[in-house]
Amino acid sequence: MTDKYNFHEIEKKWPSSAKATDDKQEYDFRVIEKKWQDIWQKNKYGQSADFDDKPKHYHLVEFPYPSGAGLHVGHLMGYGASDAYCRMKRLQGYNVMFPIGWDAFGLPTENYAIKNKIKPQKATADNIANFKKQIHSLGFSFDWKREINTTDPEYYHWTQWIFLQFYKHGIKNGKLIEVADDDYHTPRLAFRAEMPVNWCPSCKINLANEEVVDGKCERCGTETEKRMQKQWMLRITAYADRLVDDLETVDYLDKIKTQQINWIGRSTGTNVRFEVKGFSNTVHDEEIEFYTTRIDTFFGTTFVVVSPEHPILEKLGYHIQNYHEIKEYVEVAAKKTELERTELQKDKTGVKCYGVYAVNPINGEHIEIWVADYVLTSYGTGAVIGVPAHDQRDYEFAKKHHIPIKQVVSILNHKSEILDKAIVDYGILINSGEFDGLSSDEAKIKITEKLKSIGAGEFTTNYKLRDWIFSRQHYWGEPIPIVHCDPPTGGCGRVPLPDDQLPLELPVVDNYEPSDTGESPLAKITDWVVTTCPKCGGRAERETDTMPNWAGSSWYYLAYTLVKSLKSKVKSGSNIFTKHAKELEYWLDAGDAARSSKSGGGVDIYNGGMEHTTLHLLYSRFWHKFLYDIGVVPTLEPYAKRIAHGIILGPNGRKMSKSFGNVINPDEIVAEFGADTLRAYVMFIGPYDQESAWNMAGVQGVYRFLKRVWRNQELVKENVVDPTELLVKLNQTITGVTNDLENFQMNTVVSKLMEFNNLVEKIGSISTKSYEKFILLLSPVAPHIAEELYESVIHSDLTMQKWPEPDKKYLIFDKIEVVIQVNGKVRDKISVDSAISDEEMKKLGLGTEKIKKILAGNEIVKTIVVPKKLVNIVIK
RNA sequence: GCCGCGGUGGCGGAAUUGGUAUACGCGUACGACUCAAAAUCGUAUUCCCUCAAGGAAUGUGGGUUCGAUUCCCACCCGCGGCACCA
Repeated sequence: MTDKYNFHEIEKKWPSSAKATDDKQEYDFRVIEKKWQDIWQKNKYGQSADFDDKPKHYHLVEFPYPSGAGLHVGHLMGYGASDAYCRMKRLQGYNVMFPIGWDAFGLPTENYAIKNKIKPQKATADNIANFKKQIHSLGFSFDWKREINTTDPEYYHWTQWIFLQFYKHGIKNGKLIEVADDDYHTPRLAFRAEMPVNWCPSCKINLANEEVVDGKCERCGTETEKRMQKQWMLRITAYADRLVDDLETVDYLDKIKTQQINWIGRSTGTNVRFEVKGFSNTVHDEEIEFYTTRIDTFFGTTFVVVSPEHPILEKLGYHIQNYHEIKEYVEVAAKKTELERTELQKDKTGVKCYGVYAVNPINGEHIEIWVADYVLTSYGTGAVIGVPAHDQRDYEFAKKHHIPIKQVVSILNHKSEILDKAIVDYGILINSGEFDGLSSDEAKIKITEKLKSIGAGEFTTNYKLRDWIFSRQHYWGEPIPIVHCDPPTGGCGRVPLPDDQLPLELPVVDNYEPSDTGESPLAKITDWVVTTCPKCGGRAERETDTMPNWAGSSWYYLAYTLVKSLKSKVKSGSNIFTKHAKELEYWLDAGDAARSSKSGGGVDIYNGGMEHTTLHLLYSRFWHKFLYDIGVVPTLEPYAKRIAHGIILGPNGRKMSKSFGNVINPDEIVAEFGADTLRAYVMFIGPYDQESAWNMAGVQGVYRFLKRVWRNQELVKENVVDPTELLVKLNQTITGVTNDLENFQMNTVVSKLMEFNNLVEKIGSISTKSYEKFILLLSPVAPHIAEELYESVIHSDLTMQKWPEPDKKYLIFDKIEVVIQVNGKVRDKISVDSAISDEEMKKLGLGTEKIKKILAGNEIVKTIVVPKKLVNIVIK
């Protein structure tokens, strides 16, 4: 058995006749598609105007990273559906902006450049050229006038500008304020910190927490190491509450909202402080703070645990009798990788601190203090109270180390379903002094209030979300526009570059190799690094770290509306955002309907993959909210609606990958079957938001469908009167296709078109008028063939037409079919007048031959009539 | 462990304010065209039953209902997210 997919088997099934033929009657997609792609390009189809009488629709797809591998079929899932949607919207009379650009900074390009000794700028340009060619060959109607590239200095000028805004703003008393250059106390939103960073020894890069999965580098799978390093950070945690709460104002798939909520991981609980005492009476004024979500179990505390990194240990020092042992344990813990300390560790190791104890503030009990590495420094206060009776981990720890277990909440019998669910899950307090008899929920409030009254605790909110490590030690990213002016020359400290020195361009280099020391390749370019301080004019050095590739993509949806000014200089002291406030207001406001409801506004629809929900989507929401706070964007949220598409697996049902040999190259499918077939197939492949496996036979099926559509132009007759059956189906198809497109139910869009085409074949003719509507419905998913047929049969330009509206006349029927059931089983069907009364239905239902036969000799218990639908006769 | 989503023919999948289950596509079988094949067209195709009649079936077992793929309870399986998060 091997995972390799046998490609010869697929090839055998590909038709050898799917080649251009001399016969002009044949469906020759090669000629047709080239023709229309050129026409669309020439006519600038897809280009949108800023401001228009028409209603606007801003439709965003994730801009691609221009890799060397080119466009893959996954891109088609997103771009194909969105292109179809936009084509419909244009026909419906919308001013549609459907832009595209290049998210071109990033490690693969840098690695490629190192390996092949070419400049990343050159590699990027080459890859973009290839992507453009591919996109052109698929007939996507992007607005090329708005093309952007994150690696253009004109673009990253503003990425740097936004970074400097983060640097220049901070939080004081819970409010966002401008921070003076010499203010070293107010926490800035962009700040430097000595951080334990996730170092990937293979990529030679520090990763954000979000980029570490199971202790491994998300990109290459190498186990990461913890290192201490000075890093630029963005204070995303200051926005945690709003990032959770404002999800209520946006229309995202529920699972996306859930993922973001889980990721931010907000929990409310209680902080409680214990005084620390030593048996020798020499310990004074020391305390440990704990965080718990279960303060209702507080009286069950039989021990407390601090993390190995907790500062209290050093403070207590040799007041702890076995301090040597503790230090040893701390050292061992430090050597463990993240993986060993979390995933793999089942055994709860720990050491008791002898000679010291903690005092429970609520009842004065003396509590033993332990150090254990199952407690993490990075969450809460880095210390937990141990309540073994009501926490699985505490229980395991207590069992292993023979610590007493004390039950303080009686779990109620689960059968008493009448009780409130919260009480069933928790219980009623016992052995808890004055709090006995309270429910867990009540006790949480009362106990915290009590702690507050004695100054030992209060309610607190905690988040799993950490601040965003924003530095990368790489070449191919935006330089961080900060200068370090250190003594002896000046000593101005960190100095942001003034606006007129932006953009700070990447220097041209010969060597992009990162170093093992973790320094950026830029650090080696002395000419560039050494500069003058913008403040004092003395010698200073540039920051050599660059930004992560999430930076440029955090505001690109704004850039599309600002392209006019990306190329031209903006007056010093101003910025492109305020300069183009009108454009931003026009494109980002989600429309009147949204404005009147509780909406955060933003891009009308944002379509992309599920893999970006906790990184890109969260980061860009954070940036947007910050930009809103400093008054440069008009909406609270960047994206009013977010949808996501599933991934396409290889023909063997596994993730497409070179090593499995199951990668489908869109260029090959286009060459063999054409862009329309490929696009329609990808829409037809399965439910839009689920994963689906590629299937060559399915491609064939769609190809056959288009060939039949092509052939059926012969059935179009100018003077024929369509039978009612066809008109009914046509109008049902108009309704169905419109609804399905609106809801991104792409697979049924295609099947409904197939159904209609099948009926046309069965009837053998179709009027020009009906045919025209069908072709319009087809045009979003197969635009080239639709244009060609429209031109040759209707003699007009499809893109100038209007999207068809259903004629209600054909959706209401004279005759309807009524189902007759006996005991819930279908026994007969009758065709009746649609104005039929319930009484008549009952009479007719009881009277048919078949039913009479079944009813003979049986007693009718009752008869149920569903108006205009069915009759159910219950017998015996 | 917690949270979320799903399980329908030989296969991918339609259809849920409870009312004709299996649309559409693939595959398969037979037939037409052809010297022949491919392509194309026609017919059939959930299963059981020779046909008809009939019966059974939407992961499993219960329940509510005249009627359940749809609602409720329990369970099994698969997928995704979070996870020594206190």
